Amino acid sequence: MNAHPQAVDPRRYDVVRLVQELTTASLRFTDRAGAVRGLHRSDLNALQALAKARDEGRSGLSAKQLAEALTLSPSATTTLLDRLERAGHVTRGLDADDRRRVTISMTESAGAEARAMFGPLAAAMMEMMSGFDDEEIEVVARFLRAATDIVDQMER
Amino acid sequence: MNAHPQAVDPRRYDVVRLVQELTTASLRFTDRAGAVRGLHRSDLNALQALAKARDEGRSGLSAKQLAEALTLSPSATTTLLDRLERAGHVTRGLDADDRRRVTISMTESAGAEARAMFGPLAAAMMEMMSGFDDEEIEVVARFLRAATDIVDQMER
DNA sequence: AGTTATTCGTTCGATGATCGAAGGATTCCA
DNA sequence: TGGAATCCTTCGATCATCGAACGAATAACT
Repeated sequence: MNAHPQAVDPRRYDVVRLVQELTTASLRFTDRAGAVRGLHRSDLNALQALAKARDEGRSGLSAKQLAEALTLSPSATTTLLDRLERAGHVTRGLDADDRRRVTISMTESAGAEARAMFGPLAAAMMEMMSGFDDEEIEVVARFLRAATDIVDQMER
Repeated sequence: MNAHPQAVDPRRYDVVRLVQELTTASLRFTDRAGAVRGLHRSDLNALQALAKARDEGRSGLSAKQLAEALTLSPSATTTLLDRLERAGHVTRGLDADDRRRVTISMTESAGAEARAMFGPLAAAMMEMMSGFDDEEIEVVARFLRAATDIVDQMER
């Protein structure tokens, strides 16, 4: 049921495909940019999670939190942290409150790598957006927020 | 040089972050949906490349084309095709023109899997877009095309 | 307080995706 | 026709990830 309540608007369906193309293009870009620096997907995901945590005010994440954010097993997370620590992108600190926990923090070098990877892309996007007026940008932002919400909700 | 030609417009910078959030959310969703079906990223990428080829009229891709699309070594591609063939999602055919080539085609079961994975997401997106009028959808489409172009160009 | 249960991170052995090198088959070119 | 290039596969090795088990630290229960 509910298969074809009415004919699908082709323009809107195009947008669905465009979203998919954007995400796969971004995926390819990220993989490539990371590979050049010896970082694979999980490493990038971890750094991004740490960066997000930092931007939201938290000083660092525990290994467990990271494992959950990455949907990674505890043992895999240990290996990943060994890797990132060896590369100098992350430090392991002891949690004062709970001494079972290990607090993970990004180093400055990780931030520099991130900027080197994504800075040019962000700059190009900013320039591209000069072709949109403020009202249009607002529409785009509204769409992106709504689309992200939907994808996130499908996730559970 | 060229660090701050002028102050960055915060609204536009927000959009950059929103794009990133959308892509990472989509990535998580895809990984999860695939894992449930025993498909990992490379398998999904391969099926998507095949679907795209089919939608563009090409009957199938050669193993080499697939390897390039996935940035995968020839040997890894062989293994991947073994896997997909064993799962019944793909068939290997001989190319009539060049008998070195192996022509890869999606099976009907692969299409069914794809619909099961992405159909509900697409439906939710379509419904979400009813909150946008035609003119706004056109703006969004223009933005998505431009953003994808940029990401693709950064890729080289 | 003391004992038990839970949580956290790590280590260990195993699995599997991917890689590079080498090889057989086919096609291109001179 | 013969040599070079292309295509896919096989083989051995590497590395990320997993599950199970462990020691340390905390929480819960009595």
